[in-house]
This record gives sequence, structure tokens and C-alpha cells, in this order.
Amino acid sequence: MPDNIEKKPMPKILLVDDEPDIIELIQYHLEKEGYLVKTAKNGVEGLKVAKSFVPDLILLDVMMPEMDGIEACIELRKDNTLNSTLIAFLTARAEDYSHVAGLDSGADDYITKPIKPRVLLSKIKALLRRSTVNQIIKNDKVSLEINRDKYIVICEGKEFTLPKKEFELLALLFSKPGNVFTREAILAKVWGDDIVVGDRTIDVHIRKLREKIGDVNIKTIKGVGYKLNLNVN
Amino acid sequence: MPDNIEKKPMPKILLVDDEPDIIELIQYHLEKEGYLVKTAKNGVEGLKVAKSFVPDLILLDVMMPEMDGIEACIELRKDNTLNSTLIAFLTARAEDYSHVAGLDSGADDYITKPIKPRVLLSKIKALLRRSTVNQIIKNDKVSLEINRDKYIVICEGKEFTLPKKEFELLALLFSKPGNVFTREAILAKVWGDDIVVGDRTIDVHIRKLREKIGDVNIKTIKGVGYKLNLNVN
DNA sequence: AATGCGTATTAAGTAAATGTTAACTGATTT
DNA sequence: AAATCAGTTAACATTTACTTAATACGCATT
Repeated sequence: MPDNIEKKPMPKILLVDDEPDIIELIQYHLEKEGYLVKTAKNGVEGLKVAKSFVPDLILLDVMMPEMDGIEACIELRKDNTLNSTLIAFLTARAEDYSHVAGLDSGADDYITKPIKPRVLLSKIKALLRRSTVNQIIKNDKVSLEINRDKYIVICEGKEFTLPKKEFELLALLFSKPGNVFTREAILAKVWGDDIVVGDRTIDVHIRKLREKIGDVNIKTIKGVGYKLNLNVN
Repeated sequence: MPDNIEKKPMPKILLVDDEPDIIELIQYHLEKEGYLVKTAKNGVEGLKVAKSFVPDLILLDVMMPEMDGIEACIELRKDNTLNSTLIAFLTARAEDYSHVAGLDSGADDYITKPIKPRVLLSKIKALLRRSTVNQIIKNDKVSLEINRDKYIVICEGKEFTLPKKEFELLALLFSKPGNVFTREAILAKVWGDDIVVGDRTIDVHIRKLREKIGDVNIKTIKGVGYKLNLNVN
């Protein structure tokens, strides 16, 4: 491996599970891939470690004593330090509810037990890819890239330099394609909590985006919010 | 500067306990969180209030004069209007039996005394969250998914983007498949309390749903309400 | 068969949410 | 100081969801 390649620090992963066997198994595979791993055996401990370790990803068992995964997730999400930390649940296939409730509580993914190392690793890779500053989506319908380093958007081969607010707005919609973002959420994320702006401000920005990168489908859901539509009809 | 703050109706909670101190304590904490709270000091009264208030959650003390919590719970469960209302027992830690019997009588959770406000609030939050989550049903007859994040309904593989009211209505029926929802309950949940609409409004929305996702069986029960029929004949 | 009650079905009306445009403000550049 | 640009606002247009009203249907009761 030549030296002139930028050395990216490997992602940090926090693993929270009460079963030592599971911990050992997963930790082994993760470290083999080069990830930096720390572990905790319950939600309370996990919370503590998370705050100092500031991992890129937290793997959280749903069923745990003391504080279960969902509770822990909710607590984790309250911590601004962990804003950009991904959370994935480990859950037995049977507990279907937890999968659902979990995603709602702010998790980014879930992984079902029994855990197959291959699957786990590829899922983790995919998750971490998503979180990197730059994001790309390419399918037969759409080609869109958001590059934070260069602060540009590449859409259908054309390059755009968007103003800050437009850029952030697009990036937000893009962060979870297909998901609806309420006006509230958009204001909170792009503008900030305290700032108060008029009713039409978001619309105008949406309009400018639509004008500039018309290829991408920004869909309005009246009374709910906006979303990026990637499975164009 | 216009106040464009979205008004989300806060969940309604009915608190039934015979001890004024407990009532006061809990009520204080609940209202601080923004919940709409009503109280009753025994099962009989609780039943009466529940029917008109149509709360999202009922906190029910197990030990009460007149009518104890379990009896009350059984009665509450008979009322179709309260179909989608959650019920949680408040119980002293010792009375272990009540936990078992309680869940059997149709309760959704139990909370042990002495009550720690923090724990109570997080439990309540979790309970209420469960009811507004993404849901999937798949069996040999029907395949239906309600995805709140993407605000879509997937029925037999086909994707639908429903308007808000239709979406909420379907989601409500879907929250307890097979159960009947009275018109009052539907109005309370989907439209909200203050809003007054004509007699035919619900019908029209039901019709639109039937039109769009004909595969799913929305059954009318005359004089009672509507239900989602998933065990198609 | 006639009545009455509750629901279904339309189409048309209304209100609410969003779209659009241009003009204004303040910051930054020239 | 003029020009440019991002961001916001205000006024108005447009679109859609939602509601209503009028009428038809279905079923039970008599």
C-alpha cells in the first residue's frame, strides 16, 4: 500500500449487548475489518461510553437489562454530541415490534439475529458510507451527488454551486431519500431552532431548488412536508 | 412575524386514582410535558369521563373503591369508542398478581409505584409512540404496509401517496385490524376534538380509501362504525 | 310494499396549504 | 458608491384536500 494515499481514520463503533458471546463474536469480526471497537453491556453503560467515545456507529441490542435498546436510543438521540452518530438495532427476528418502534425512536437501521458476520459487515459498511459527508445516488432514473467538500451538487452530469440554505435543504432531503420532512423538521435542521421565519420562506427555497435541478423530484405532501422522490413514476 | 408553528394536538391522558396526592403529582408532571390531562377518582367516574374525553391513554390505579382498575379496564375495553385508547395500570410493586391479571384484562402496560416521574414520562412516551409507528401486515390474503416516514401506503406491492386525512384514517383502522372504530372515535383521533364536521365527511373519506386501495377490505358495521377486515372470506 | 334509518355516491363548493413572482434588506465585492 | 448575491418577505395566484349538499341505495321493521 503506497504512502501517498490519504489515511482515513477508521470508523469507531460502539457495541452494546448484554450477552458476552455476542459481544465477542461481533467485536472479533469488526476489529478484523479494522474498525475501532468499544463495548458496553447495558444501556446505561453504553450511554456513558458513547458520550466520551463519540462513535460513528452504535450497535444496540434491543433486549437488555437496566435500560433497553429503545430507551437507550432515545437517550442517545438527545445528546447533541452524538448528532451524527448512527444507531442500529440488533434484534431477534421474532420481536418484530422493536424493529418498527426502534426506527421511530431515531435508529438508522436494524440488524436481525441470528447475526451472520457477512451480512453484518456489509450492512455496517453501507451504513457508514451513507453517513460520509458526500453522498451519491445513481440509478436508472436519477443521478445525484452531493459533495460537501467542494460544496457542489452534481445532477445528471451538470455541476451546481448552490447557496448555503439551498444546499443544506437539498442535503437534508437527500439524507433520507423518500422520507418526508415536515416544515418543522426542515426549519429545525436548516435554519435552527430559535430562528423564526415567515411561512413562505421554505417554499421559495424549494422552488429555487426545483428550478435549478429540475431533474430531481422534490415532492410536496400537503399538510405534511416535502420529500425527495427517487422512484420517479 | 406570523406564527407559523404547526399545531400538533397533544395526546390526551386520563388519570384515574383515588388518592388526591398521586393525582396531583402525576397530573403536574404530565401537564408540564404538554399532555392534556383529565382526572377521575374512581372507576365509575373514569368510565364516564373516558367516553366523552376519548383519551389516547388511560392511567388506571388498580386499587380503588367503587370499581377497581381491573374491572374498569374490562368495561373500558367493551366500548368501541375507546378502541385505540391505551390503558396502563398503576400498581404497587407488591401486588404482583395485578400485573398479570391486568395485562390479561386488556391493558397495554403497567407502571409500578412508587412512581418516579422520569420513568413514568419515558414509559408514557414509549407507549404513545408505539401507536403512531410504521406498521406492516403480511399474510396469505393481504399485504399492507403503512409507512409514516415516507408517508406512503404499500398495498399488494403498489405504492400509494394518500392525502393526510385519508392516510390518518387508514392508519387508525390499521392500528387495530379487525376492531371496530366508531365514528366518534374516528373523529376524535383523525380530526381532533374542536373540529366539527358534517355527518357525511367520514363516509366520503372511507369511500376514497376503498376506491384507491380496493384490495383492503374496509367493512361497514351499520350503527357502529368501520373496521379493517384482514381475514378476507 | 311502505317507511325510516343509516350509509353510499356524486359533483360541486370552500378553505387551506403551497406556488410564484418581484421587491426589499443587509452583507460582501468591485 | 454601485453592483452583486443570499436570504427573506409580501402580495397574489394556484392547487389540492377537504367538506358539503343533494340524491340514491340498502336493509330492517312494520
